[in-house]
Amino acid sequence: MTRRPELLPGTLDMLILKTLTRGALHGYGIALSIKRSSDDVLTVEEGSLYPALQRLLVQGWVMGEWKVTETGRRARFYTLTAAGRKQLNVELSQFEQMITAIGRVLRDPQEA
Amino acid sequence: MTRRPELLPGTLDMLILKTLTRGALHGYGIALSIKRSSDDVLTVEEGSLYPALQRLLVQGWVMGEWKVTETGRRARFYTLTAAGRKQLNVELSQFEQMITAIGRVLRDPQEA
DNA sequence: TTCTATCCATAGGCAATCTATACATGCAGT
DNA sequence: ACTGCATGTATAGATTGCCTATGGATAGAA
Repeated sequence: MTRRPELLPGTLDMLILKTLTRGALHGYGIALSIKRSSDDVLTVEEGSLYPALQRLLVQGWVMGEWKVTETGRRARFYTLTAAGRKQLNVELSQFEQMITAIGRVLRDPQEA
Repeated sequence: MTRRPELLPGTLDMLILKTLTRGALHGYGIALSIKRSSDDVLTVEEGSLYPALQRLLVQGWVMGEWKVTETGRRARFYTLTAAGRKQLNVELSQFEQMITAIGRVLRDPQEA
């Protein structure tokens, strides 16, 4: 464990989908949003973000369309689809269940 | 994401170290303990567990010695070392921080 | 005009986990 | 005696998922 992951493995898709529930965003905006709302704890590297967005597009969980930002630059804006919203709920409940289970292990006092 | 991981990636070492704070255990016992104390939510596969134990041995976070179980079988018993205890604390606090950060992202209402 | 922030994207690598398999023994039931 | 199950260790190979390192392009500020 020499490595220092910037986020918990397996949570990236969930974080992206959740971020998009607040409206369409381009990739860079998604990264900024996650960074800010986590108080700079979670950093999504570009080399993680764009491949993830490709996966989400292929799976039909997000839609993408080229537009122009407020600052006049071309950017691809991603929108959550209905399927994406469903998927988010699935991932949220699985995550919740995992965290609860881990919490039990970490706090479990007895045994033998 | 067709796959169904049995645990949250990146948390296995922490779970093993934590389990060993309650005393020495052999591999199979560790797996059972985690499964039970998580109410069967977390399952540690053998192909994940033994490589993980090897890592922990190499890093000096656990010690291993061959003994005989109560049922008369040979088994390798693992014990937490002082360094392992320290490492556990590091991982616990990092995990806590991650979870807190993710929680903020998942609950964050505002933005633009 | 040079720098910084904004924006997209891919290649290559690596760590961690899973699947599948192999082997061995104690004990209970038939 | 045989079968099956729980107990117990271990490795090979594949896959997933994220990171590092790049590369390129433009708007706006200094």
